[in-house]
Amino acid sequence: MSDTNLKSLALGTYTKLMRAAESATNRTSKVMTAAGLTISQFGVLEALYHKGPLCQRDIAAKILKSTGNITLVIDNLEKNGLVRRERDSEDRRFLTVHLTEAGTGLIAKVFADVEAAIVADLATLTAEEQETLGRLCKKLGLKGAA
Amino acid sequence: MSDTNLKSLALGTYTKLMRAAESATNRTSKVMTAAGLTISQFGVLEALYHKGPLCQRDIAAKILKSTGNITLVIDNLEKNGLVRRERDSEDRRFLTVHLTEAGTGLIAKVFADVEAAIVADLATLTAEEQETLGRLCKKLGLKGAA
DNA sequence: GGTGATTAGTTTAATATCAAACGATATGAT
DNA sequence: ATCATATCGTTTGATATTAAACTAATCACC
Repeated sequence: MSDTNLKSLALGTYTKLMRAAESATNRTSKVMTAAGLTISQFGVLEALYHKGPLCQRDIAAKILKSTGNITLVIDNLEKNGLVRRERDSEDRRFLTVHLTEAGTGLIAKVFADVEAAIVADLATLTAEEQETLGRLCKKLGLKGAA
Repeated sequence: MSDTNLKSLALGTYTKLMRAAESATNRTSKVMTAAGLTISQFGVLEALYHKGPLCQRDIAAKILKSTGNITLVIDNLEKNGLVRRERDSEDRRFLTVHLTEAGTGLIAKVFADVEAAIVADLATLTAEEQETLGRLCKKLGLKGAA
């Protein structure tokens, strides 16, 4: 294949990948905003829901955002009564973030809805196609980790 | 396949798709920020570069952002001397946005660099794999258009 | 024990982003 | 001609996001 064709193939593939990711994101984020959560807020609640109480640094690492950003997101979640901060008595630099009862109830429901949206979305592809897509995406994504 | 397995396959595929898109975005956005452009600014310049002068509404539609957002992005591009606004004499509601000479020079260079980054990135996959990935992504993305 | 480096979290300044309200302009129906 | 409606762009208020400067607390090493 010529360089020109390789280039246009790569650019086309990239565009399609981006569009697919964007359209999938659109559908899941609709579920989140319908529940009054931003994408980041959902990410924080989901991390706490599946990993238990975490300090802000760990939350930032989990959802790939800066610690400064997490400060604000937790502020807003705290205002809405979904999480609470607790100063660690061992090492007073740490704030451990806990889900409140309201937070647990909300994320349980919204997470299930988001999962359902994803499953419905991916149902466009057969199981075999999903496996292939996953394998190729993984190969591509791995490069980023390096 | 059981419902449980279908679900975990779909969720895993979704995660991999998101990670691949994110890692590809990270690499292209590095090129843009290195040139002093935000992703949105790049999007606006690229639209003008390939489509010629456009009104703000069309730019918003092209890069899938709100018109309110475009107002700010154009403000910043104008401050940096990369674009200029021109009031349409036919219909004075419209502002046509033009690339300046500096803007044209910058986007030509940055666009080429971004393309090169994408091509390098996608080179992780063979031509056949790229075609398969593109086909599956397109199938998935199309659902969003509906 | 004290000092220097490190770490956790906050704050600040800049940009992004949307939805909704708004102002100016144009169009259409009567 | 006039008034209602629609359209383009701006503004506003809220949240997101980062990088960088900063504070508070801890740790490591001598």
